[in-house]
Amino acid sequence: MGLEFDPIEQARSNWKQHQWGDGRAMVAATSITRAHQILLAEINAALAPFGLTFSRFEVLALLFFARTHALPMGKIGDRLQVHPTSVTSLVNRLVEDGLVERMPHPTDRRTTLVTLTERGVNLTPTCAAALEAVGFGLDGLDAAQLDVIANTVSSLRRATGDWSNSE
Amino acid sequence: MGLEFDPIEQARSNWKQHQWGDGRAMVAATSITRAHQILLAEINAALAPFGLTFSRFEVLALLFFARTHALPMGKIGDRLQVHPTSVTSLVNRLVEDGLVERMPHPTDRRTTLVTLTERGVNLTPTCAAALEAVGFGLDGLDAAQLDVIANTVSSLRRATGDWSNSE
DNA sequence: TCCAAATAGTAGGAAGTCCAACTATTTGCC
DNA sequence: GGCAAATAGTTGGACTTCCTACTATTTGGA
Repeated sequence: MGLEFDPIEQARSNWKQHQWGDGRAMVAATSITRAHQILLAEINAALAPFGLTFSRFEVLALLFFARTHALPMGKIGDRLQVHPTSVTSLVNRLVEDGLVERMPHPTDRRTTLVTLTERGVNLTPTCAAALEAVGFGLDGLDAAQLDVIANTVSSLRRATGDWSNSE
Repeated sequence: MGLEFDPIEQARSNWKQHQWGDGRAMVAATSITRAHQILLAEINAALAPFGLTFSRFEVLALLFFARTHALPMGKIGDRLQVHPTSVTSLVNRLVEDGLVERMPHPTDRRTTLVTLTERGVNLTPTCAAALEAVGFGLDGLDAAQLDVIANTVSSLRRATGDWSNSE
């Protein structure tokens, strides 16, 4: 691409010039958007050889961490903080790929349990290693910077009442 | 949602316990993903009354800043750092809504110029004000934290060769 | 007991993102 | 001049995400 300047700084300058504000929040929001975009591209590239995406890997990892390698659909949505319908479509795809299975819940017939298959159990740590190998797309940052991100976002999440501390 | 703990810290703990790494990069990547998700929801809620989304607003703002309120499709993609096909679909939608128009480039017949309509010119600053009013979904953070985000992401972007400094 | 309300999950649809492939036009070098 | 290569956009498809609406099941209070 043919950019010789930083488009975000450019935007800040324009934002100020038109007196729409100091541009601080705009730049921060735009930065997060861009960071997300960069990360997703690198992470998904690292997972592509395994036929996975980041979202689908997150489901696998969550199941891997569960004692019996199984969780109800709803719990997956809660922990990953995505909409129930997103869980449905992710699980659909993982089932197609033979990495998880849907099973009835033993006592609650409303509930569907998602279980890792053997293939799923084997594949998950491999993918985790692949992600660590590319530093989750964040190789350009040092440990302190990674922690700063985690802490700042943690503030934001607490302020938004992310995991009902407040409720 | 029924979470009494921080799902990200939970993930870090699991990640370490299974010796997949220290979890630093994973937590940072997950945090950025979550921050993006929170922001997008708040920003889009603020823009919904105007029938806009953040992506489409970004196109309008970019055009507003341009001298003649017009830019070629490609330039929009470069500055917003999105794929040409994304520009096509965003502009399609903005044309439907009567906020921009496609015009032929005076000298290069390959190029399409996108121009703000009068409605577009009027709507854009209103939306900018609406976004400032909700602090771009970042009201939970103070000025220093906003700058920390901008600076850290800037490091990341520089490391990735975002705006061809290097090339 | 029994029926309303809450809970669990899915279907269909809209939005944004990307990629690969394709058309049209312009550039640039032989 | 002319043809290959680069550039500009679009189309069609895959993916994730959300929302609204719907079915099935369970809970809980009258």
